[in-house]
Amino acid sequence: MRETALREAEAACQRRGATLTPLRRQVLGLVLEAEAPVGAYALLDRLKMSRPGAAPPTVYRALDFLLEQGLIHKLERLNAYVGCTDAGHAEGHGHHHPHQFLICRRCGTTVEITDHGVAHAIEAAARRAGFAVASATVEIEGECARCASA
Amino acid sequence: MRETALREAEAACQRRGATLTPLRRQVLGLVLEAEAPVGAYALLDRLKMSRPGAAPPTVYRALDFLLEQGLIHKLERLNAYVGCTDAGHAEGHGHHHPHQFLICRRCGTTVEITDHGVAHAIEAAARRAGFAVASATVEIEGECARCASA
DNA sequence: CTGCATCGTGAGATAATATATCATCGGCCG
DNA sequence: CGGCCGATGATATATTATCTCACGATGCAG
Ligand SMILES: [Zn+2]
Ligand SMILES: [Zn+2]
Ligand SMILES: [Zn+2]
Ligand SMILES: [Zn+2]
Repeated sequence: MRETALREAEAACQRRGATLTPLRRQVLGLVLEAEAPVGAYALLDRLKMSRPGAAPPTVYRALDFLLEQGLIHKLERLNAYVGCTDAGHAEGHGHHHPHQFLICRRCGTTVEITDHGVAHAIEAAARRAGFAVASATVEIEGECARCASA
Repeated sequence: MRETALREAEAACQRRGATLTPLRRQVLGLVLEAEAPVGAYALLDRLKMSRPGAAPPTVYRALDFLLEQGLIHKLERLNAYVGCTDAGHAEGHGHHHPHQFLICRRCGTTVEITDHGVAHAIEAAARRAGFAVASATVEIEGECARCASA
């Protein structure tokens, strides 16, 4: 339920000393109710319905906050944002859980997964290069099960 | 050597029935001679020095071609382009070799690696979700060896 | 030769995404 | 009160990318 997710997000922010203001909460709600990754300007358009004065910085500031809190993720290949499937995992500050995206070429469906095999392989590869991983963007493009069987 | 790389690129294109025209070759040269990932408009500025009429589509069309040919890659997090470290790998198959990027937060250095452990882990994770991988974007952000020891 | 398709490019406009800057407001604390 | 700080409002601008129409060259078919 979206309401539940919003309440959990609020609680998580409080635990970290951050504030999920009404504006931020509304933007998070808009991201969550979209059934696909959603662009900043699409969010802005919807936001304007209830906040006529909203401008790009309005939505980008909210998105920045939500990203920092690990409540949403950005899909770099799409320049779009999605709600984190398990925001509960992202407890600490700067402690974003490892995640990967599966993006279907045909239907556009985007799924977040948390595969530790991938995370470990990345960690190992980086270590071999003397590189300390802070975060990793993994966006896998291909064909989803439904589209493949069609 | 850059000249060598350009000649190899030309040969590779010919083998695939593609044409590395003077314009495309020049853009590839500009990407290769940059010591860091370079944005499309930075390329455009340099291109204008020898081609005053160059416009955004000029450079984007060249970049699209070079991406298709696997001669360059795009860094999605930076909206920037780099020459492929081993364009030779993309030879026989007509598809792009798996690759990952290590991006240092401190100094901005970007290194392309080809780690099969990561590629296999991604393949396995996708398979578990019934997803057929076509390509994967992997951009790892953190601290490089030099910066860590400083 | 002529017509026609294809490819690469030129040129101008526009779209889509993101940031910079300054002002304002309200809570909080000393 | 008076100063600080986080959040928002408001305007302008920067950055990245695509659309559209046109033109010349090339190769091939009729
Ligand atoms: Zn997540
Ligand atoms: Zn699909
Ligand atoms: Zn490469
Ligand atoms: Zn570094």
